[in-house]
Amino acid sequence: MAMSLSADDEDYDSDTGEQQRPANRPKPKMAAPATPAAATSSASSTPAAVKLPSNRSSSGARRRRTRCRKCEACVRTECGECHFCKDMKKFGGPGRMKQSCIMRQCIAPVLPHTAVCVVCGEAGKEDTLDDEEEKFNAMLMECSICNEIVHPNCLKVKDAAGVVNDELPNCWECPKCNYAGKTGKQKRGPGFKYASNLPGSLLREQKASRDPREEVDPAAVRRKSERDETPRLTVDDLSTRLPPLLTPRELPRPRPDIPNFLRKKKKLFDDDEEEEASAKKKLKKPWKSEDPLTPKLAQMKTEEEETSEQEEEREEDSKPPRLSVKKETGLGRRQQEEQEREDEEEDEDGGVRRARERSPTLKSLSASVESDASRCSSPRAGPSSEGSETQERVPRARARKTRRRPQSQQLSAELSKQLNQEIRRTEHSLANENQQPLKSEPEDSENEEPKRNFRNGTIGGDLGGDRTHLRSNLRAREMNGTAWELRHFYPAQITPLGFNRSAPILRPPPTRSPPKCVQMERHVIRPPPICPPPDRLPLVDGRSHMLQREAWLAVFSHLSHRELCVCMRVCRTWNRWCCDKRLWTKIDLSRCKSITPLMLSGIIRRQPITLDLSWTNISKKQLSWLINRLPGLRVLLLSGCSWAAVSALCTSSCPLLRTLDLQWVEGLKDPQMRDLLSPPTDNRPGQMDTRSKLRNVLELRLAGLDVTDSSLRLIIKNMPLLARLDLSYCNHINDQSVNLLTAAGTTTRDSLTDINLSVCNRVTDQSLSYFKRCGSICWIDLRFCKQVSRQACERFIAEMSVSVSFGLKEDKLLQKLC
DNA sequence: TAAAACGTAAGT
DNA sequence: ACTTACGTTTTA
Repeated sequence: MAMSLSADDEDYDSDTGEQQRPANRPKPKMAAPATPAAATSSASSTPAAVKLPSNRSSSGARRRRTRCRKCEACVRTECGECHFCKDMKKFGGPGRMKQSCIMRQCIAPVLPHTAVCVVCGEAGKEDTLDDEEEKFNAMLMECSICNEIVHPNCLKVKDAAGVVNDELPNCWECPKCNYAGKTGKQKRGPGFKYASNLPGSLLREQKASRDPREEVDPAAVRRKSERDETPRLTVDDLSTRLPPLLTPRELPRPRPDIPNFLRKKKKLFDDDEEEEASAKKKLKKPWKSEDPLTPKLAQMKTEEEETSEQEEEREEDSKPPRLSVKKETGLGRRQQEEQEREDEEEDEDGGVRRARERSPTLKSLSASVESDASRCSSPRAGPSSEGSETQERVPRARARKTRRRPQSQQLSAELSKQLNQEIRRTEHSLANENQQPLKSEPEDSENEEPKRNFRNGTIGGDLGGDRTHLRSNLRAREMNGTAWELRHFYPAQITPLGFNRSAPILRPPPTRSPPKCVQMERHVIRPPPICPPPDRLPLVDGRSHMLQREAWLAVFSHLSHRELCVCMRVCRTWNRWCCDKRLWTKIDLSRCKSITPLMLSGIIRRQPITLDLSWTNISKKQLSWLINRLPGLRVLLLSGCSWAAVSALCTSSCPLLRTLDLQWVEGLKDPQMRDLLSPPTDNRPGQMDTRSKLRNVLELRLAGLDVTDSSLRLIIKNMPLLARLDLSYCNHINDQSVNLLTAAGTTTRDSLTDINLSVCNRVTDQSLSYFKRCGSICWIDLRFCKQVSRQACERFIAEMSVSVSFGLKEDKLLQKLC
């Protein structure tokens, strides 16, 4: 935070334009190395006439990369709030920084269209081919060391392996450089712009921290990299075919450089990696020892195994006291976070692992299935897969092309950190704007909070069940009288109304605050893999299982989310299949007291259409982070959350949201509704969308809120498609409100199909006459409205019968009969 | 060394 | 011809 609010946080809005240019800043002076000639000489393809940094004397100029225009970041709109947006002229800034919006920084920058092969002068030709290997050989690959762009097919060097970099599309260390032992850039491949000079770079923190363990948690690093699946080529392809020009890394050939090379790579990771590895070796793994694939697995671990290993490690020395005891020892803050995070991981994964251990079926299945890990499309990132000692010791005849993920953790962390920083910044400014102190997210106290003493289970699993943890904690809750009353008078079980209502239970105590940056950045979310998951399940004997993926998915569709999580641990292929978003259209985390970073990343990976976060302690930061990464989200259930969290909707873009459940959101009154519904008022030059972010909402649930007609006016104005409106338990709603909703000229008059006014005690018979004006109304719930009489309902039915026939489904519950 | 600035490549 | 923003240099 400190750094984000330093110099780079200056307020561009107050700038008058040029005043910021330092007086001594020389104006033009042609400092950039690339010449126009280099830029335009696409046909000549090697813009060698370009000045290069001294340390790259042997290299050619690098092609500037450009947006992929497909990744999540690329398809976003500018946030208008980040440092770089504020610099843009369109947002009123001076336009000097010329950087893309933080939220839009491409995750997989591609070679420009003008790029051509240095050998044959032609562009990439992979589109014309089907075979993955041919594709690879026909695509343009840019060497991150010498910058040459070639078709692998056009290379003459037959004797060396190219090292594909997963971090960037079309990027590798070409066979020439690899063979020559060049180590390339230590920092990052070409085109990666999350440089250390940008605010929030993790590199800075790394340098600052002394404890190597604090630098980058290797476990986290591995998991993160494993989660991301952006490879261009599946190793499945690579392993089964022999690219003509790429020879196995382990072929005997003079490569004195390799150890050095690898050491260098390894250095990028944590020093305690080896330590950890050796610690792992000591641990017994009962289920694994029976596994015929053990040697292979030992070489390339699956995500699941690593989790298990970490877990076992932990379980050995620090199992039972999962409470705050260890927190109160001399652990530093960062370490505490580490541990908390690890514990979260255990919470999430441990259950599944244990399930797997218990399940003989799954165990045998996992044994019969060939370990995808050895040919998985997402390399096991981190040192264990980096080809350090392991790779050299164990020949891998099948890997023709070595895949490498240099610094992926750093890169991802940087990106994520940036995002988080921006989220924080936005939050900060919002907190000020709204005069709504975000008390529920105390930045400083969150780490001191006692550890949670319950297990979360898995994403989408049966998480909601454990109510015993719901302690009544009214302390931090300034409940408004009405809501409080109702919450107690109509707990779930005795609520007279069936309603799609989350039980008005006590909000879980505010426990864990939002993940800190450091926590979040460990779970970087990447766009879905470019290559589709394999269609068939590879078996140990090299053949494929006869059932196709779709058939498996049909089977998986019958499983619960918990069971799916178990299946995901069987093998890489299943892992990918089980993440199919068709299996996760609805993710229910309601009443899950604490939302952890892992859950967040799990949600993103599954891209649900419906997300139920009701009665959770999700924070604003988390929610904001989520929404911005769930472009397909249609249904968002936030009942019982705090306004502090829900206010994330004010700044996040969710134009496709169809259903929004805000029942019993604490602190959500008229002013907050205004913030939520109003279109951006910022009229700075540029294209600000003047429509409400919630303009496409069809269903809005506001039960139990102290909202008045002023909110209704905004709803009418900004939700032209609103069909279902739940205003039950809203004590300020009265006949006039209904009048507003059904007045001539309003869109709701025609769009409303369902209205719930149950337990609205100020609504009277008069409202029924207003509803006669509604053209589409099908469902009017006036149950428990003291001032509504049954007679009036019958009168309504009688009067409407000329055009539409209504019936009384229950007392004062009117339903259109079809 | 981080952040700002800027030339100009790349796209439209 | 114009906008965007990459990747580098310059500045603080």
